[in-house]
Amino acid sequence: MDLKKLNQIIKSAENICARDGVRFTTKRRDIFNIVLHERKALSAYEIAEKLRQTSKTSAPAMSVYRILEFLEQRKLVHKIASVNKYAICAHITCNHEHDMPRLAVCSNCLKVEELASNTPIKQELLASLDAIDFQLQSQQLELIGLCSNCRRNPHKPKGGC
Amino acid sequence: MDLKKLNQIIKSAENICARDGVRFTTKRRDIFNIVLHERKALSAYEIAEKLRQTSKTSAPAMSVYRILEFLEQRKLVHKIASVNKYAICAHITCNHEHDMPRLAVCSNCLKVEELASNTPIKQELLASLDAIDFQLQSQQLELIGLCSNCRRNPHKPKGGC
DNA sequence: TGAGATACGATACATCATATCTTTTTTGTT
DNA sequence: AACAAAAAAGATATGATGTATCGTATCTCA
Repeated sequence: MDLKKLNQIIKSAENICARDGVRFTTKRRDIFNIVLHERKALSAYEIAEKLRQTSKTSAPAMSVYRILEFLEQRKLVHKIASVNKYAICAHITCNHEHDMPRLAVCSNCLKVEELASNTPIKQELLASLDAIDFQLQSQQLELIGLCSNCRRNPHKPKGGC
Repeated sequence: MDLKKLNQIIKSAENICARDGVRFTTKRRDIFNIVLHERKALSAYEIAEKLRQTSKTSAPAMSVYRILEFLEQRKLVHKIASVNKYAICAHITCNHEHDMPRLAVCSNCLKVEELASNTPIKQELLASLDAIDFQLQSQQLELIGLCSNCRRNPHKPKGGC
């Protein structure tokens, strides 16, 4: 990703926090940056480890979880519940409305790709859910599978792409 | 669920195992029955506990996980990855083909309802995934939210419905 | 400037999952 | 029936993930 785009994203994150009247602290920014620069999903503990390695500060698991929850609430990162890991939201700088994001997650290398497809699946699901009086909380569809890379080189270790 | 239906399900499970040339052992049957009679999703450890309580036999966590994996491979139970729990598959006795099952999972009481809706979401998702050369493994959509009961009585403890 | 709110740290513990090796049970063959 | 191979289950240990609780630091704003 080019630098201009990255700066836009950071700026958007700042604006979103300002809008909500919450602080985009150094630690939150550090963790946001770690997730932003990874193409694959990271666990909270992996993020804690990266933080220690890359920023001379550190944070206990508890804090990392708190900060990830903070970022998730503002839709700055996705929590990918199926694999208990976190990835950047690809649409931070978008202004238009989205249907449910669809996250294709490679079960081998954990690379996350957010599908562009935007046909209104949500409408149809909500109709079915209404019929049983169920209130949807999850805001995304998680699609687990194998990316093209891992399919061709099936013996690479986990997290390897 | 009426007794006749339950017997049909057990019979189907037996047939599926026979078809695959694998054994539907007592322990597998016991665990299958536990999942079958629960309306909510159970963790492996909860299943181990129920087994000890209800059947005078018992199984260590390792065995429970193995058996759940066995049942999942034959689509007798769903593994609900988002919450690390297991629930019965509502379509064991069906003969017709299904699109991707949609599981509405209550984040409060963990009740699982499998939506009847069968419009071909899968086709559309597969098309998008093909475009990025991604091979889907997950065979279900997990929809997390609040069931009608928990929405009306929001203070019930977890697992309470 | 100092009280309340927000953010973060420390500790302990609960929960979820698997690696590895051993023992038991079943199955098929002689 | 006896036995070897395969399948299933047990035992033990440990790793990975997630949260409860309480204490401390930092920011904000009247």
